[in-house]
Amino acid sequence: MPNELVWDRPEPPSKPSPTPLSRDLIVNAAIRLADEGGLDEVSLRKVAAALNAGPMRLYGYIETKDELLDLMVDEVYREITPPRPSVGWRTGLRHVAHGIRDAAKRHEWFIDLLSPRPHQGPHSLAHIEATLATVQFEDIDQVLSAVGAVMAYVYGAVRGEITELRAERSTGMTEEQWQRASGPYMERMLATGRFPTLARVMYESSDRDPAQVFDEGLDYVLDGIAARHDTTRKHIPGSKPGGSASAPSAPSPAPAGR
Amino acid sequence: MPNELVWDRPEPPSKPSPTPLSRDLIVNAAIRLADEGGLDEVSLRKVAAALNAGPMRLYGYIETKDELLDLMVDEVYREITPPRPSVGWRTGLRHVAHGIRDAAKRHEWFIDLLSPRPHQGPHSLAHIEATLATVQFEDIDQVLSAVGAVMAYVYGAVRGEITELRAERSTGMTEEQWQRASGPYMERMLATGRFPTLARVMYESSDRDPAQVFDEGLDYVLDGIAARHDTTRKHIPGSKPGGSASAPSAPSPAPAGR
DNA sequence: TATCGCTCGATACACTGTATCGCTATAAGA
DNA sequence: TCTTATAGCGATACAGTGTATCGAGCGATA
Repeated sequence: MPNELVWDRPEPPSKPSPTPLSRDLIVNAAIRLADEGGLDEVSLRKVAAALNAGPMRLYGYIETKDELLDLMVDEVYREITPPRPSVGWRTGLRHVAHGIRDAAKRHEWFIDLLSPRPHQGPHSLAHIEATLATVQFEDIDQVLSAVGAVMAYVYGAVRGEITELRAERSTGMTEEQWQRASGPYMERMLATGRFPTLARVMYESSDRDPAQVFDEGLDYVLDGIAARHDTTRKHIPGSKPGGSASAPSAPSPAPAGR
Repeated sequence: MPNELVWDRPEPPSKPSPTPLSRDLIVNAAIRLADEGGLDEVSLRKVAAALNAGPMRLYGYIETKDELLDLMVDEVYREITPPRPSVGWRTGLRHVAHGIRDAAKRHEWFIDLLSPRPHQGPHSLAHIEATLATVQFEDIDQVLSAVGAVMAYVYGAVRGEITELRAERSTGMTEEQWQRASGPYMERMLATGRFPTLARVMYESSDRDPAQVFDEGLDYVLDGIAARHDTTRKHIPGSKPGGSASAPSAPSPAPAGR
């Protein structure tokens, strides 16, 4: 039958791409794609294509796409240097906060993947271990509470920054421009007079350095924690640990410079 | 030809479903689907099917799927009762925090849609207007900073709760069970001894009421704000907004990696 | 009654994640 | 060296997704 076509077979199927391949190669390729074109660019077909492989090949190294995403998250955690254990809780938590924020700025997709699933990868665990270890309150519940609050704030703040950043990019304007010019829609809304405070915010607020705003919010949280759990207060002068406060038997909160 | 099939045409195309349809109907149908089966259940085909309509019909009322998602978010904002303007910033912000948390508990998909895009719907704007209005610091930047920090915390905390809740549901275990039994994986990890603090958290921490934990974290933030901006302090006794208390003008000591 | 316009939705397209399974290139056995 | 078993690869297929296109049918107007 198709014998006559035998001669122009497109290629000897031998070896157009016998690249060895490995989990790390796959994860790194996926990260590169995500960094360049966003999470949408990470499809099994595209990742495979970037490695000169067919889509199904990946399933030899990866169970499902979600697993790939988990691995990407853990890889980012790997690049975040954990706090050294001796630095004291406040410095430690601040370090962690900045580490995550910086990582999220490098990999804008990071924050999108953080939420869906709890991170159980080895580097994630190491990072959270180091984080917890810097907070040496005597009551473990206090530790959890403090770290949890800081992480919640960091997560929300970073998410907000990234969201805003994307919005600016998609409209091609800075946020200030956007708020003042944003289509006729926003102006019409504000012109109704139903949102006076909002209008004041838009027109009167100075657009401050995002990093500074982030730190200010972070300080709120840290101050709040200090006021309740820490005996070696730093930012809030004169306030005493409210009545029921903990006993000062903390092991060694010593600031331990660096 | 197919003339003989004419007799069992599925329907006279006249009017199997001339339901009037409207944006609200569509949005409500989508919300119902999302409440029952999660965001995955919200596809244009399924929403349309729930309204006895073809998928393309929706495009008469909606520009794109993202617009539908925006409308869903705004609809949820509508059910959140805004704070009354007179209540004072602390009560007001706490009210807002609980309002969002409760809404996110009613509609688990809500938090997933909050992030991606800034909310510009009328109810979203009304809600944020009311929120800002309760915080009457003299400096508008202080207002923004305070509200922003609280919202960031709320967002992160709620996201964490929902994530945890889903994880529990998918494994069919409570978090405590999950942490202690979670597959052999977690146990093996903890058994390595590389995560002593984490292990302590898992085994020694009491699993507290989530609402209480949420409030505790919220109080950290509110206390921190009060310490800096409010003259009518409530929770932290004795501390004055003394000039020197303000943010560390020196850009954080940054223990930076190395 | 004839025509216009509009609204509807069937069809199609490009894309997704993944199950199935035949092919092929290699390793083992005789 | 020749044959056979094994394993990995990836073409194909399937059920979805959001949306562009466009022909068909209806109601209202001339």
